[in-house]
Amino acid sequence: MATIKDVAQRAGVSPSTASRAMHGSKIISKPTRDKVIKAARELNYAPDFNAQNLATKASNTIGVVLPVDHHEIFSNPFFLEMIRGINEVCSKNGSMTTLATGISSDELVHNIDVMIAQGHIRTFILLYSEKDDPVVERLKQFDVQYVVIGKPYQEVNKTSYVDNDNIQAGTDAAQYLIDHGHRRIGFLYSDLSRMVQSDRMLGYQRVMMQNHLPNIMLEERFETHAAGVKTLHKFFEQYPDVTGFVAVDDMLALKLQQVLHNDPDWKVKQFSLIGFNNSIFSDLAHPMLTSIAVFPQRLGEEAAKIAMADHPADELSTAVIVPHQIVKRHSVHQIKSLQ
Amino acid sequence: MATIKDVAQRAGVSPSTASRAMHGSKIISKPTRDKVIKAARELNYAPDFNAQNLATKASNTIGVVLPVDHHEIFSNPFFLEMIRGINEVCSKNGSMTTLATGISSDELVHNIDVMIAQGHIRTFILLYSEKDDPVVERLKQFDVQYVVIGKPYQEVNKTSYVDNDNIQAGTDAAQYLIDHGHRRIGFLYSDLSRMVQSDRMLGYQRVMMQNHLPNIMLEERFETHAAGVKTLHKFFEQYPDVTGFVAVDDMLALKLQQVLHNDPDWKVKQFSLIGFNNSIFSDLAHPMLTSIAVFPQRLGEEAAKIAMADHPADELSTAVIVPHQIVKRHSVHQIKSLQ
DNA sequence: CAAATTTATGCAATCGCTTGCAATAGAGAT
DNA sequence: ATCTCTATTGCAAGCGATTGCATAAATTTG
Repeated sequence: MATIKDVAQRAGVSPSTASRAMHGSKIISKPTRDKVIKAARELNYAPDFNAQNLATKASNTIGVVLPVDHHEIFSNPFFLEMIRGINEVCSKNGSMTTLATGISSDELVHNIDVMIAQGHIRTFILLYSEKDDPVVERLKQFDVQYVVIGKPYQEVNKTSYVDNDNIQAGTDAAQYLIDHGHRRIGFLYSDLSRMVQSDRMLGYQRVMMQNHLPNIMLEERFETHAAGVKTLHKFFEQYPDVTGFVAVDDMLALKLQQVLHNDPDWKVKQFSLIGFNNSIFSDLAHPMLTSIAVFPQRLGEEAAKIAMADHPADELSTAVIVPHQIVKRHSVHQIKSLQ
Repeated sequence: MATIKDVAQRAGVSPSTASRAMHGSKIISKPTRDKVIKAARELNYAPDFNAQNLATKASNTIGVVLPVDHHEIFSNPFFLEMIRGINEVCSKNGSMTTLATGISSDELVHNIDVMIAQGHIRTFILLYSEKDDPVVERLKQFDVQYVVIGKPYQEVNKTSYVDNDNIQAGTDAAQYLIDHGHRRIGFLYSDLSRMVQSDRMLGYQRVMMQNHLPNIMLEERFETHAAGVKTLHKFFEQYPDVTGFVAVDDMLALKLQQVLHNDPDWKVKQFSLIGFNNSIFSDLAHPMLTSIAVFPQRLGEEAAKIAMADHPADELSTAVIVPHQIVKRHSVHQIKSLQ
């Protein structure tokens, strides 16, 4: 591999000049700069990553933290797309992306400790946001920069994050059903301790209230198909006139669809469904799910942009909201209002 | 951050001694070694990654190459699990994992060029295997070590890889249906130019031949539900007595299931289905899919192990086959043989 | 034309760590 | 007691970049 000395020699200058030339320093004359650049190109030169970082003491790699394995969460295609987004902007900026994972919370924290101690991570990006996350604690403790994707649970004002406006998204989803004539709309969720879910629910509740419609909650209990059927039977006993559902994500919507479609009585009723994330699950469903797209790749990109900017210690934190967008497919039907 | 000098000073030795002590060099006396280690621990010392790599000229990071975005492929949870596996063994070995992605093939190759030129990647791991992959060409050209996950398309003997025995898996899947009394079994695929698919098909064909049963192929044409219905109508016209399907992966199986279940005539027939990968899609289906698990995380781990071992230039390549395992759920039914 | 600037370059130190080789000390041999 | 030989340890030179400061060349100025 060509070093800066090779470049310098070929251009007939000293290494320092070469370095400056390649960094576009103003004090190098145009002709030499050109010579150097030409030489560099000819030698296919790229600065040695380690040497550069060592010399500048400013590391250029972004640490991406994956959540501890929680099968359900983890099989979500979401993550990969965020990672892609992050890596996309990083490589464009000559940075690297490196990963932190762990089987258990302890292991993850330990891995992060090591990464911090090795001192070559500029900023961490957490692909998730969790209550009382030990990783966040560690990061704060060592005063390492980080950006979270999702809404922070604590010190919201002090931490930089990228997120969708999930409340608004919840509102939009419910409103969409209302616009299609639905009046009794169920909200399907699985875990309200997760902010995504509770926010979307809040959004749902907001429109429902504004329209003087009742909140109708349905907690996912679909471990098995039979369990799902049972849950729904109970549900419909209590709320017989529900015509549509807002499901807190596509996967849940698909699950719900599966049980609804397997009971002839329910099937004929053609319940309307709307999900979130616009993932592969939306396409897999039949009818295909109308879904709120949230652009995970974009979330990743924005997070990376924040991570790569210079953040003086006293700077205020940054929050970026990535817009969502409803993707209309075939799971929402117009109905004649029942009222 | 503590440097090696700090450690040395605290232990009352020179940096070189400290270095050697921490690497477990034999020529350092036990007492000094202990002193040094103690000091290091007290200072929470970890060697600076960049400095270390610079000094040893032996880079310790593994480059993980993601395939160029091809939505279908990409939304497969598979990848994340492989990445996890890789990272798991890397961090245990004090290595880092870094990613290479690209919107287009050109961009991906360019990114890899840069990574190579920066000279700090020990080995690349390709998470996919493709015919005439420009990435592979580049890697060979620059004589960079790499491991592929999946079966290499060229120079199989010369390249290290990790894969499942997909032929055997195909055989096992078909055999399982045969064991349950099925005699007319369809094989559902989408793209035979992909080795995974063609291998699984080969396996299927093998058992079918051995049992003097006909090969019955069905190419996925399910862009829309209507298209799927049409395709299947044609199919059943030609093969009215098919009772089960081997689908080349879970997602395809789920798609097939969706269209089969939405036609009353088909639904009553209770076709048996078996898929591959045992992904989230298997669980989402109803009835849940019997599926061949292939252990992506394990694939990643094995790939990482190979990648981290020392490979003298003239060494033979390594190939590791990760076993698969049938996961029995509810999508395969026993039937009275028709023969 | 000499002096004072301005402009461009190169020298050498530094980042933190590793490692070949020289230096030291202690033990054993004669 | 002197000499050899090991067993340990430290010195100093890199690894490949960046950067403050000195220096040389070119230009302007008095």
